[in-house]
Amino acid sequence: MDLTERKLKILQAVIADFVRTAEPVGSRTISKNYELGSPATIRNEMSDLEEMGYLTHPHTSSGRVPSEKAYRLYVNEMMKKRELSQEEKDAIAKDLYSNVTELENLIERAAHVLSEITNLTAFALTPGKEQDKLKYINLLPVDDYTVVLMLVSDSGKVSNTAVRLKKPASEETLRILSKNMTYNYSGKTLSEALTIDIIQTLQADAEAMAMFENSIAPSFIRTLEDMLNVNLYMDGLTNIFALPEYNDINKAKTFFEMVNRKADITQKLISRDDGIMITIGGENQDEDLSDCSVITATYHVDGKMVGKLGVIGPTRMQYDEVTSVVEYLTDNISKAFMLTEGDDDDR
Amino acid sequence: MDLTERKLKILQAVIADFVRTAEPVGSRTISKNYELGSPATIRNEMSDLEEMGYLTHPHTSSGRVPSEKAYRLYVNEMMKKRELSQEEKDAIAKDLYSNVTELENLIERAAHVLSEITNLTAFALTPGKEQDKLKYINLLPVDDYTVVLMLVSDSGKVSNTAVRLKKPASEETLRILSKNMTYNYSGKTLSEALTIDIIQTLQADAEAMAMFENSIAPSFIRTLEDMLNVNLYMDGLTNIFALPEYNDINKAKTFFEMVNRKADITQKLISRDDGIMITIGGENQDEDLSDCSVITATYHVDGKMVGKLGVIGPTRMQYDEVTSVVEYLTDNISKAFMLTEGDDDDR
DNA sequence: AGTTAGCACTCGATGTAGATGAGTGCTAAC
DNA sequence: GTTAGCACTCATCTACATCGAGTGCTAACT
Repeated sequence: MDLTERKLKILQAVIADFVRTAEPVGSRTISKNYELGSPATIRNEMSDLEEMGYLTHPHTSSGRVPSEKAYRLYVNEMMKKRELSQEEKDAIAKDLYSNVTELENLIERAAHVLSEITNLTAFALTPGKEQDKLKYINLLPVDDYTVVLMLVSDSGKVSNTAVRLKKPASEETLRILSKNMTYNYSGKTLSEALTIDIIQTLQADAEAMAMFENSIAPSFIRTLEDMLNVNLYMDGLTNIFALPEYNDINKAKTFFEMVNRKADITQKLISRDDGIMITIGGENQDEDLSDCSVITATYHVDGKMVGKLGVIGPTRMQYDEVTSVVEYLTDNISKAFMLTEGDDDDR
Repeated sequence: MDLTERKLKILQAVIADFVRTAEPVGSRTISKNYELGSPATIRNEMSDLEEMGYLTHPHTSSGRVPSEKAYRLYVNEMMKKRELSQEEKDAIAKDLYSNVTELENLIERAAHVLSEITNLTAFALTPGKEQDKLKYINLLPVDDYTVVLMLVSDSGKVSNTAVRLKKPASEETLRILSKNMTYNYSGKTLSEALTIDIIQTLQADAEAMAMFENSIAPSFIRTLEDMLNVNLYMDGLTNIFALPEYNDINKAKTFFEMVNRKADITQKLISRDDGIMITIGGENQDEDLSDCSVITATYHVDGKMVGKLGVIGPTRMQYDEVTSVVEYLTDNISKAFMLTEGDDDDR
């Protein structure tokens, strides 16, 4: 079976309607609002589209809902970039630069503006020091329950953190872990390091693995973030309460619990590709994100990747608008960085 | 009518039951579980208690619910401090000090532990530099839409922030505002300054007032917080989803919106009295807090007030337990500060 | 005089049955 | 290939009966 012109139009119509109303879309509605044939025809086509996996059916006698596959098709093939009008751009820019004094502040503000425009939850990651690389990692025993975690970077930056252990660790375990961590992380940029999953490489030594997971990992991530000088801002968290998909208190709860794990989010954001990136529902690795879509964009300094900006919302979102706004904002931020370069190292 | 011994016991029983179950308490329940007389007797007493304002009646045929007045009486007169057992103390202390490396971290950790134990939302305010006082405040015009807000403290600390205005301001207005702010704030400690409501004193000049409110105030508060080095941590936000009083999605929404206004919360916390302080429902000034209770405690260095720790939850909370835990935690933090004094100025 | 048993009454919660209507799938005619 | 027509499905709404936890009041008891 083929995706004929008409099927595409119908699919697009269903998506448009569903994104607007959050209600399953029936054949009559489409027939009335678009010149695509009678309800019966539309029904036949919809039935085909369902067979092909683009639509689903909450129950026998209800309208159709787009599947993730449909959104993916829409984003890849059908969505045309929504150009922001000059007024919109001006309004955004005005909003973005009001009350902004330093760049850190601009990033925070961008998350705010983004959440206000999209009515979704927005986040922004401040620029990290990209160039520096990890050199080695060492765990030094202090007493039975305390070790010092030491990170050294190529540029000579050293960070020490004392870590309290849950169980005493043998020197042997510490040695294995130090060696393993150095092996896995050295030569990586600080932000790359955040994206590595070391657990697997430790399978061999259960004790070292347990220790890493329970005691070392949180301090390690925190220290890396600190060396990176990375900061995560979120805004518009309560926007989700306006969305019908979160009328269920449990959904809302899961969402907030997910969003509260800031370390996870930072890590996930950093590991996303450069440029505008859209992940839909199950394409997100995280279980808790499986009925959300995430759109992120990267802003740059000197052509290097440095920070991220994005939104998280239900799969039913205005992909075109959100994409445009996210892009416009990152462009603006990149521009702002260019203008003020050189005078942002004094805090 | 008098609060007889039995009335008190019944009231206490109603409170205890309601705190546990969140359901209105009937006379039979009390009669069965406590040796206080037959259901009929209890009913008579309850009726009296209702007349006196200690109990209310959601509807004719339901059990009784304690009023705020009842909680206040309970907290003031009936509550006996719940001594934590040594095991509990040890568990808390162990939890508190795990993964803690610097004091900033300890405060964050305290909020975490507190929220875990109480199953409520906890917050903690890091220590502010108490001693320093504001000396003068100046607003310097840069261009039509930009002014520089300058704060100078007694100790010579200076903070500048550029502020973008919504409307151009005349030099006259700036002069009035600078003078007024200096008049109101100079001589105050930084934290005192946060508690002052200057708006009233500006009634005379509508333009200055509007400018302050719309443009200056946010930067001003931010700068003060920065000079104070104050940081607000919150934890256990999602705990409220487990409480029946927040099954209503709108209640949950209001709660999160309130809690997200961090600047407000910081300000409110700083202005609370020293020592353990309990405010119940309507006793909280804030509209959005009117069906919450807030318990805070202060931790000290050198006997000076420096930081706050507390929880926020429904008026139906375990006042005795929460109070004990909050107190134990602040004691611990104060102690920790004493031990490490002198080596906490290197970040 | 205080306590208690008894009883009518209230009112939210729960359950059931029918009506409604939006929507489908299928068949047959166009 | 398109469309009208119709039987069927199923969530949602309404009305109504039932249940039961709880009260208030009265009268009897101690």
